[in-house]
Amino acid sequence: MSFPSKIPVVMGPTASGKTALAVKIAERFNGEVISADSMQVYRGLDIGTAKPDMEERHNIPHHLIDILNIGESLEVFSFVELADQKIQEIRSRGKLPVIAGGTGFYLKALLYGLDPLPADPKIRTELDHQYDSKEGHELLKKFMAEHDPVDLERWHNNRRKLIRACEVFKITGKPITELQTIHKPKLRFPVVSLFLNWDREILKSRIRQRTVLMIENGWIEETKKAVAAGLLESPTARQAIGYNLISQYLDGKMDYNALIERIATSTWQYARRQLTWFRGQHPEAREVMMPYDEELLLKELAAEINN
RNA sequence: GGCGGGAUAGCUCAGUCGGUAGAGCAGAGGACUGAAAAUCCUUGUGUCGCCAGUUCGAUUCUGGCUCCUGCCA
Repeated sequence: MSFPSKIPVVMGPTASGKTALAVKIAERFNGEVISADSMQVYRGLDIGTAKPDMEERHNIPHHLIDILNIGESLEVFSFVELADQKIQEIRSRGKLPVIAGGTGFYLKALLYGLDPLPADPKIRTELDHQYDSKEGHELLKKFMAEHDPVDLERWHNNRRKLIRACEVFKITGKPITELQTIHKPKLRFPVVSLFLNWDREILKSRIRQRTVLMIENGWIEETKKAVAAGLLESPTARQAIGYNLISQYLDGKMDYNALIERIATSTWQYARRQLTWFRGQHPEAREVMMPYDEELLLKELAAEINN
């Protein structure tokens, strides 16, 4: 087999079958999977984040899964560094990296890169506290209105954007809009990028069915453990869909049907945001309407990867 | 059976001292350069339960009916 030049990338909304396809690709092309998923990085969040099962992980090495404790966080920038590293490692073993995931921001940053703007967690934390008080909030807005009105206008009331813009300005003395230079993104390395899509109603029902299945497979027990480990107080992991709702259910705040309903609803809302992202941010990706003949897809890939 | 309360957007409800109505949630569309399963933006015409009366005009007042619901029997 000739040395593959393009890296397969599998993206798509939650419950679209990315994991299964990535494993198939890895099996066929002597590969290893790199996960681009902001929640599968956490140890202890297994069922609820739909991690690949033990068999899949036994057959094919998976990377960037189970690398953090509940209380830790990972930033995009660090994700890209780690993923780059993994790509090198896998290639040096003569194997093919297969990237798969649903975290659009991670995928885009990995494929297209980020401007190397500075960051300072300490400053950011201070700004974050400041934002919480009414006067501080007004002050931040005034500050940015003065130094980068374009950016302020662009992001309306987006807390994160305002804080990051302030952070960058405090460090560099320059507006973030001026420092951002990647406007027409170019791929950092050649890829064969697939965007798995489904008919909307079918995806909805897949999400619903999977929600029930995950609960039946022990998601509630998993939540109890994660909560005991501090999930609800964690900075990032707490944002994973479902866990919060399950803990409310355990507190008697809703019944079983309401729980299923609410998890399925927020999962669908998440899927919609993902769809918007992939449509708008990944011009390199080829849309594959599912279900799609797997053997055919693998054959197509074989051709694409090598030229 | 008696006495109340209710019937308004897919759901939960607000409101109109009579001039045909609005929030939250859901739904839809979009954004996204260091928390992204996050964060943010845009988007609300529905026989205001049915029938009749009063009125220039009723979803709003009056009467009747239907259906929910609470208490008492």
